[in-house]
Amino acid sequence: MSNGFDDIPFFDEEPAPRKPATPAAPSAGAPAGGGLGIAARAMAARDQARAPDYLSGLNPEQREAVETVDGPVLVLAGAGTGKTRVLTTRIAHILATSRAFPSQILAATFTNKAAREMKERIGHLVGGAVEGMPWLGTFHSIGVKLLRRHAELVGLSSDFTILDTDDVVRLIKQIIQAEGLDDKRWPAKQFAQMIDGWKNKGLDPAQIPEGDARAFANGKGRELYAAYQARLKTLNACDFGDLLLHPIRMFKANPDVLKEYHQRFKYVLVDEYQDTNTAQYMWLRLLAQRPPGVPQNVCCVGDDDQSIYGWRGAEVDNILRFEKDFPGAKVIKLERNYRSTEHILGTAGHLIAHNEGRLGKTLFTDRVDPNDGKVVVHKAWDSEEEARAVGEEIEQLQRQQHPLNNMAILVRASFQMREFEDRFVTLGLNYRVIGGPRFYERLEIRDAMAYFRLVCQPADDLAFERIVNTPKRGLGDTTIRNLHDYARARNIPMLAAAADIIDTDELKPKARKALFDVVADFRRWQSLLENTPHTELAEQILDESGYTAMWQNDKSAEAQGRLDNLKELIRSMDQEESMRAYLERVALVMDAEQNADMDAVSIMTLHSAKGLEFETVFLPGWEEGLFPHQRALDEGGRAGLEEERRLAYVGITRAKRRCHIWFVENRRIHGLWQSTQPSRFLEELPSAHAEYDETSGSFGGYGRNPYGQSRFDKQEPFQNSYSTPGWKRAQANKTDATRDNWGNRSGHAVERIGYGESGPRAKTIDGELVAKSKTSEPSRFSVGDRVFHIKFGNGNVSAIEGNKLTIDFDRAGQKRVLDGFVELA
DNA sequence: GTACGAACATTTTTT
DNA sequence: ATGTTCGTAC
Repeated sequence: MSNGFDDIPFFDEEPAPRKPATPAAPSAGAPAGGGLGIAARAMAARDQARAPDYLSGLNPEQREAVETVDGPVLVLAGAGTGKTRVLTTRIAHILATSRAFPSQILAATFTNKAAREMKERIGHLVGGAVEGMPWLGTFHSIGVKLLRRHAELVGLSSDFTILDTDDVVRLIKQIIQAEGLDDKRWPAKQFAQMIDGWKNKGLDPAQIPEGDARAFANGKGRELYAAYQARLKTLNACDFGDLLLHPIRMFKANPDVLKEYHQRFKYVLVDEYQDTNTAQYMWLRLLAQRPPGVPQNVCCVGDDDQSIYGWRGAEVDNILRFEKDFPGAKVIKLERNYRSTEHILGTAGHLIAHNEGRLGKTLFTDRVDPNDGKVVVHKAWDSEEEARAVGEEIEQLQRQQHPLNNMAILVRASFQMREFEDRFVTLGLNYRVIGGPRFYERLEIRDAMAYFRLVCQPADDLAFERIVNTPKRGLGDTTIRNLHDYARARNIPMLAAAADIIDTDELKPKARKALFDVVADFRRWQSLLENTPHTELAEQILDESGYTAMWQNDKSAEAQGRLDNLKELIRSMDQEESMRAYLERVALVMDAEQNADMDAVSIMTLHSAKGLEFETVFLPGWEEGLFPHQRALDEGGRAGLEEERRLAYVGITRAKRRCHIWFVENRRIHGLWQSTQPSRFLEELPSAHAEYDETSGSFGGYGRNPYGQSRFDKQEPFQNSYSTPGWKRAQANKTDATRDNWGNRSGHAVERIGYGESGPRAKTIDGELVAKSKTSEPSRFSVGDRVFHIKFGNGNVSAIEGNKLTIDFDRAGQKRVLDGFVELA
């Protein structure tokens, strides 16, 4: 197979001559600040050598991306092509050539992790810490910084609170109830997601589509959204979306302020551009676009093939239209891969080529080693066997001295994890799950944080409501509602209302006493805020409030863990100057470090694997309906399929040396055993780089598996993705709904989705339709029949519901299965 | 205020 | 099937 290398310049080609960098003195008006040291150090480093060391070791394309600092640049950086290196070196280069002070560079990333990593690496390049890069951070943290400076321009005061999703949902619930709506019929969580979606698109209540507005609460969607925004304003609070939208509003309404930032930011950089949503895009354009004639020094780095966040508002289109937004843009492709073997790249490249909406890159490597194995596809009977076989493979690698840290299992959906965890527990194999519930999302942490928030921020009603009766103080719903009404009527925060109401006789003596104590506690803590070390105060708050005691008295299994978490929380506060500073950081940094010391296999979703790499990668669950996920198909249509394919591409390209893909023939979905079809993506792998493991699958010889080893043989190199065997099969199944996956009798309607533009979307997970057709076709079994099941052996039918049978198996006990899986014994 | 049972949903996740 | 969330009854 052609590797497509022909039109790509060779590595050792002489780099194109570049004009020597002309150091220009930073403009006089440049803000001084702590960054000068870095610039000075960088310049010193530069003077020592002719070709600065930071440029050595870059390939020509990388070097071009680093050195093309003037004018708009789009760097299309494929997986493993040194994207972060380019970005950080580019910043180092700008600093070293004195084009700008650190404080004049705006660099936006998506995650805190990415920001941290960049800061570190720039520090290495330039020598020393990078405190002087105040505008390197996530979109949100930069947004906060802007807002704290100009809060009054959007009607907030600069000490506004940042609400997380949990707070938002509780707030919305209150609003829904206040509107007299049934909060059961109109779930707050759902509406929170809708608002989030609107904010991702940069829409104010007035701007949301009429249809969207009608979709919620009998057409009250718009009204509720506006009420929510009004409530945020009175609370002096922002949700995550506002951290982007308020700056946008602020800049639009105050061109003079925008101009100030235009003058400040000489260079703008954006990481992971393919993941930006519309709001972030608007934000970037406001800050980066300049009037005609003024240089636009903007550099976006991304990979359209790794865009996997469309479902949360990311617009691949942003990257596709970069050249239109920034005329004269230079597009630089990085295609030389430093991570993976040629087989891995060949497999991933062939797969992703089935996508239509892409700019088109082909990764290559010249580190070819004949010992490198192909990507291997394995079959297993069910997910249990899948986990068992993966476990064996891991143990074997372990015996060959491969550290577990170099291996990862990347799943499509988190429910797949458990089977692996179970297996690894029995094997005594260390593993770590990445991306589970976060430290700061834990109940006890959120409670403790609510105490701290309320001390620092007495107007934080959400924090107040969260902890006023935690631990239990006898302040129930009635008291809270009273207090709430009292506060709303006087337009004061609830803590203040509590202070007032205890002087009245509106409450029963018991509640009054309890509330009096709470108010007194908070008064005391507030008075200590300035002069007590904040970690000490934090401990004091938790003890005096009775919160620690609450968990000490709790005899449930997790109580000790919660106390440990609280200790950890106090310990982590050390890193910040004050309690306020700590709260600020935590609001934006929701991740906590994992202990990297242990040698362990990583288990995570494909989404959280983006940006990581491992020697060996296991990709289980490549079955239709799971991967590509049925819901992505149902809801996203063709675009959804392509995003799933990109996800597959991300998965494969995580692997450096070895990549094992698995599919199972049977999987339990919602408690029912279903037979599955191999993922269509398997059909899209090239036989030159991927092979089928003929030995896999202990039931491999059983009957009529149509997907034997010949699967890769009839590989037509390139086709429209909708004429692949997988697609054809899907089409065939769509009309021929009478044959189930085993090719036997009718009655097992398996309808495959049409994800073209037209036609109604049918539910297509095998079994759904089957279940629905129960009235039309009586089961061919009856209660008491002796039957045989391939996995569970012999048993007796004890109940029948349509096509679902409940069977008491001799060995396996009672199971519910679809009748297509059993034969009369 | 707690305990139990019914109803419900079950792709992916950051800030 | 299974876990979680919510409401009711004690």
